[in-house]
Amino acid sequence: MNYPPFAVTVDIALFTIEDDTFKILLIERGGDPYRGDLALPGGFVLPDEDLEAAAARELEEETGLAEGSWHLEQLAAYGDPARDPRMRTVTVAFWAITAGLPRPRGGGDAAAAHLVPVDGIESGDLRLAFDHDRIVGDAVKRIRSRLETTTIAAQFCPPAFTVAELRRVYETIWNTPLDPGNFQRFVRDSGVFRPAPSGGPGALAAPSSVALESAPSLERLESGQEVMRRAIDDAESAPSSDAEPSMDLSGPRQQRRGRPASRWMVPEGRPRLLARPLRRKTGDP
Amino acid sequence: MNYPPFAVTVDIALFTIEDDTFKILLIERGGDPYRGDLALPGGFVLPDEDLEAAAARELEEETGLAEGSWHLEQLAAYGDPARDPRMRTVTVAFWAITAGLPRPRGGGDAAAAHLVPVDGIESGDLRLAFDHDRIVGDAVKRIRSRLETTTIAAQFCPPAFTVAELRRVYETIWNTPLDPGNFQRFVRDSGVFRPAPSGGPGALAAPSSVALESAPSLERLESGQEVMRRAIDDAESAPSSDAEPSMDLSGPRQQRRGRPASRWMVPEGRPRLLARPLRRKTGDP
DNA sequence: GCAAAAGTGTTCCATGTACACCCATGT
DNA sequence: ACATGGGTGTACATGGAACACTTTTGC
Repeated sequence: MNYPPFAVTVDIALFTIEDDTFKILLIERGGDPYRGDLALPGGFVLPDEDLEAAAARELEEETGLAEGSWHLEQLAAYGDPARDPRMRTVTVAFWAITAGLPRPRGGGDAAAAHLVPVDGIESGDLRLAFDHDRIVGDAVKRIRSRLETTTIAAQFCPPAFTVAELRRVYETIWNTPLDPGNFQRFVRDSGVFRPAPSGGPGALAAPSSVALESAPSLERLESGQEVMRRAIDDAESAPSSDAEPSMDLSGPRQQRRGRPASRWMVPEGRPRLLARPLRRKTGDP
Repeated sequence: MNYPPFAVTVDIALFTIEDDTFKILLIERGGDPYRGDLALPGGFVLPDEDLEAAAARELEEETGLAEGSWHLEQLAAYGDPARDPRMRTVTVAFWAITAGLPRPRGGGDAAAAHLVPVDGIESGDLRLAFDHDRIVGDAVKRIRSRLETTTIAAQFCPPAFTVAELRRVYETIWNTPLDPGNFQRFVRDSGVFRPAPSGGPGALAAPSSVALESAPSLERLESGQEVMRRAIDDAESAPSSDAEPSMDLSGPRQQRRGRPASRWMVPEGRPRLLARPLRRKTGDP
């Protein structure tokens, strides 16, 4: 059978929060075209590899993170014939989020990895290689929207987190202040978040029979979220106890004052669908 | 540069409503594998073609519809290495909707085109070729969700439609009864639908300065919806006056009784974002 | 003591929901 | 006339927004 051959790649928009800032991992290109420009990490899909597996592999290679310490979901395919001057490519873009990144991996291919604030790209101040501006823009919109209906915001946090930490994630990504009182209720009453067993993150290896029980209805899952479910199931089988001691979210050292916060978690640390979405203000000036 | 070559295809899930039933266009396969099974229309992306252009081309070839008489949006990419036994393929799936289909085109490639009720596929009674069951399932979920936040439901109707016609679209696709009174208000107050100039569809070539004005904020557009916007802009330049006289939605002949309905339209026939989503009941038993 | 942050209670208002009711037409 | 469906009015419940207030800790 005769067909036009394509190169198929995956590109990953990996987001995290560092210093209360919404950031994305970008790689400085070492070769032409766009030499020296920033681009999304990514690479060719191998002949025997599923798309999501390729994205996970690239993610692991570029970040050194252990598989399962991120949340990964497909965004869309991009196939403008002019998107890569070298050859005809179609890229399948993914977005991913993680709680903390090790200092950008030194040495090797990914020598020039940077965590870059997202707003610089959104404002157009920083131009990326290829059509990656557009991909990042789409990914950011997708994540903002997913915050409304799922618990993925918790994936920006260590496995057990305080209500305020989680609220700061929403505020940072939506760039909107949220009422602490109402947010408190949202976490308490959503039916999805559960109080974490006390004793710090170390105590999380508790019997799973505790935090489990009533899963929210998955009826309204969309395509992308079905991908999510699979991602989660995969992650399920990966060990998480050997992970680094849950890097903190705010660089220098968060000034801890006030009442000591009780910690919360998503059952089994997996993203869930919210029964009722958490609305954000429409305005974003 | 050396890379594993892929075949890249597009597959289109084209939906319409016929006899108050939610249906999808499927093609009976003439060759192996899956000979005789039903499959989504689709084909190879040409070397110089954008993904969406390829989908539009296939759509036109398979249905004979004029470009611009449908709404087309990307769904996702599917690339399981085992999805096609013949070769390594990645397909970029699209979903599309249209108001009416000419009797499935006789003769030629698409000789064996069928309009099939969607529920047969959802229930698993009807299995499709390749991974097309999964694609259709994802597409249906996506459409159901898009009904909540956009005016795409109107794309299942002729350019000018009555409130009841539009309501029946929602009821058919969501499989839920809606309150006629509240739905009336939704159409009247949404700020997106406009009263159609009287005189039937022929009068639609009215000066666009009338129906235009305040577009709803596009801030919350998601990736897929940005694709939508582009699709709409393309359609904009295509003439629509030579289209067939707007096939009616219900086969035999809708029994017209009661007050003559006033007709409504989306400005310029383009899908819009709703300021407030139209919620559907969560239950769907 | 004072500041800062966690967490709770309460009020007010927008929006959705249910349903009664009127209206216009075809038979 | 009356059945049928279009279209309006209205009362009630719900859920979110705003904000006052209490509690607990660090300085």
